[in-house]
Amino acid sequence: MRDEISEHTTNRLSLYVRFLNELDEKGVRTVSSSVLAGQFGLNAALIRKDLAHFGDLGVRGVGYVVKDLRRELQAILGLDRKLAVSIIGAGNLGLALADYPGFRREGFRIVALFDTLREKVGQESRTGVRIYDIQELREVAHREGITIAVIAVPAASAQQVVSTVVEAGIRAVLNFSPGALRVPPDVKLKSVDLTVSLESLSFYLASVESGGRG
Amino acid sequence: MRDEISEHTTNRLSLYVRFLNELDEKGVRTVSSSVLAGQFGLNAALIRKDLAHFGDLGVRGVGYVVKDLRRELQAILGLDRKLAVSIIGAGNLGLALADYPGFRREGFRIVALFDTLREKVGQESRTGVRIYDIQELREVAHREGITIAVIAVPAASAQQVVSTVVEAGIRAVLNFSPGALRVPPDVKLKSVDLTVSLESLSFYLASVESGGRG
DNA sequence: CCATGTGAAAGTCTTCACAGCG
DNA sequence: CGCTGTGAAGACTTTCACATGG
Repeated sequence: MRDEISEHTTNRLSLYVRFLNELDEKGVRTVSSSVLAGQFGLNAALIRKDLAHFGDLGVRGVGYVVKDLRRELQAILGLDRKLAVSIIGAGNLGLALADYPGFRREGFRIVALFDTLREKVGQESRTGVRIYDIQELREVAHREGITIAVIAVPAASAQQVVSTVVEAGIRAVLNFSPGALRVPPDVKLKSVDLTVSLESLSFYLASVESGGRG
Repeated sequence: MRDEISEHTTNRLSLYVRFLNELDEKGVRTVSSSVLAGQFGLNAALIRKDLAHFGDLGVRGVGYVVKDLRRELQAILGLDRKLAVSIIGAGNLGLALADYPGFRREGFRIVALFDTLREKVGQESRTGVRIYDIQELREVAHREGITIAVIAVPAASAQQVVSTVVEAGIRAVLNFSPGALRVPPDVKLKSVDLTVSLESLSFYLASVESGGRG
């Protein structure tokens, strides 16, 4: 893990892990870079480059041993530790994310929701994730060992919330609010902008109509 | 709109529009590329390049006229038409997306939810989006002029669902299911992989610990 | 022989630096 | 003068092509 790994690469590693899980369940023993490439519509050399960052994971003439590669990538991605995650904002989106089965399946533990509304605090999501007052964030985060926060609050309060999260000692934030957020350089902020995603489709449709392509 | 516009560029255009809306509300008349750059942590030249794709939108020595640039970008992104959107999958995530205020605010109309479960069909989301049987997709899509579908179903049914969507004549798809989906070349598929996003944070935390950076 | 690992080439995106124009 | 628009340079990412080794 010497040189700098790009986010493009790490995102693809996640995809590889998921597919390796499937292969392992099916009892497949080895897989080649070209099979992986076919699965994801990528170039085989790119996949080998991605994996070669982490040492000689493959076997020449054979490919990659599914179980070994899977274990290796899980360790690299830190998925061998059941990270504790909290969701800030118990609105529709926050509640949906708290109960999203994909997070659990990949080894995350959603341990708490936070909100400011009195009538929500003390309640639970459908799958039983408890809603705390945001003021309890620091304490609960410490107690539960929360290392990742997911922000699902309205744009107007997002900056305030992210600051609270950072003050509570959380260094990794997944943000679903629109708009720019500022975090210290030692905090990793990843934003998913739902509106931008939809608008890129709108652009595609507009440009198809006007004769471009998109 | 001659040469090919990259998705990086169109994604940023969405951000610019949102900020221009704010500026316009505040009564700001003009804005320079360096102010925009500061807002988003980007390089000013990049912003000028993004905008220059679409003609000479700026005024030398002055900057960009907020109202004009906003209108121009909205037209480019196709946001001047209130596109009709449907959500496939009335689970937690689908319902949350159907009621997500950000979509409406940016000019989209969420006109229908679709599901296969009898007990859901005929119900409505909190804000009153009706749930139809997926079998009605073609008819409702045609009647309501739906041009964008959002996929929020479990991974196992996603490929089947996306095929149904394409058969109904919808050419733009926003996918929230994990895993690779195949669509014809004239269909634009944009995927948001929630698990990959969380895992990139996990990688960051793991690499910080092991002395790298991430 | 076969598939990996990897320099070199190609392609893409961003930044620099400055000419051009209101 | 100030800020846009842009050619050229630089940085980053992907693909090619092949040497390497089980």
